[in-house]
Amino acid sequence: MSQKGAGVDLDKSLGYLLKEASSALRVAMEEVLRPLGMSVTHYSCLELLAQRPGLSNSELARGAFVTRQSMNVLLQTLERDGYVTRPAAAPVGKALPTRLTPRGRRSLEKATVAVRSVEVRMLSGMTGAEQSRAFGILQGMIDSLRADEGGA
Amino acid sequence: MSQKGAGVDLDKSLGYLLKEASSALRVAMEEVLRPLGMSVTHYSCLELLAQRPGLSNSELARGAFVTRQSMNVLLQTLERDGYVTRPAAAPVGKALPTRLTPRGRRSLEKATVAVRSVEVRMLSGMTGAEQSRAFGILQGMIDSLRADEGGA
DNA sequence: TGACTCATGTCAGCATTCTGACATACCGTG
DNA sequence: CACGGTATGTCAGAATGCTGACATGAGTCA
Repeated sequence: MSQKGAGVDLDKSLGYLLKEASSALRVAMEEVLRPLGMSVTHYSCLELLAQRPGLSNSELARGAFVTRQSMNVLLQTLERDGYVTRPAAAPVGKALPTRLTPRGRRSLEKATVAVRSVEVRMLSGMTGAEQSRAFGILQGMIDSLRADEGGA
Repeated sequence: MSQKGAGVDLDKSLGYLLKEASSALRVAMEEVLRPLGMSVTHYSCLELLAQRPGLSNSELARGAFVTRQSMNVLLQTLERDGYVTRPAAAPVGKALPTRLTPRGRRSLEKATVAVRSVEVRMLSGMTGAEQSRAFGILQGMIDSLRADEGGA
């Protein structure tokens, strides 16, 4: 148990372990994205747009787990730098469907390779069956946490 | 991105799911800590000190997954408000061992109850065996992610 | 002993994200 | 049609965390 020099002998709870795993993933992603001049949220936004073109600012925010205000700031930068485009006026309602530009797509391609290598490293040493179990376990945690949260 | 899942509607990668789970946990914790006027980092710091009294600022920072600069700001606030104490001079080296005050301990007790309820909710629906598997899986991910990161 | 390396605490500046607030646009019900 | 409820985009201010930098103390090694 007590291996880390800095550390904590405390018997870790699953909550702490989840936070630690997420932190390790974030650090690893930042490390490979930094040379590309891209942050994790930056990459998440582009990846979401590649998979589901036309997402609105609010939808992107929910997908990247930030507020729509934060995503709006990011989108303004991405639009200014030519990675995404948004129509000047909303075709319906107030939502502005966002799309990747060719430049955004090219930028994303490099980032995807880098991020995929991190995920491969994270899953190294796990069998396919373990990955499936991990999927089910994490999804179950999410569902339980959000169970009475919205309705409370 | 779709991989060989066990039949799940897997548009999500395990990395994304990990981020989603961590986000859900953070949101749930913030929700129950807000009435106590406490942030997640705030609580983490107190909890670490309860389990390992005398941790230094840098050690607390690593345990809470923030920089030592950020933890320093928090510690100054906690010290000013009487939740923790630090000696004016370092007994050895530069590290200042931090300890909870009785007030800090009382504040932590309420928070611990609240946070534990969140963790219980997160683990509801999981068997003991599944929790053990989750523990092993998350620890494995952390180890793999940090494998060549620190050494490279 | 002196030089080097490493860890720590701390200050300053910057970046990112959040909370609060407002106006607008759709949709349901009456 | 009018009304409330919900969702969206956006602006402004504040909180939080991070990077860069510096000085100090301890350990290592020649």
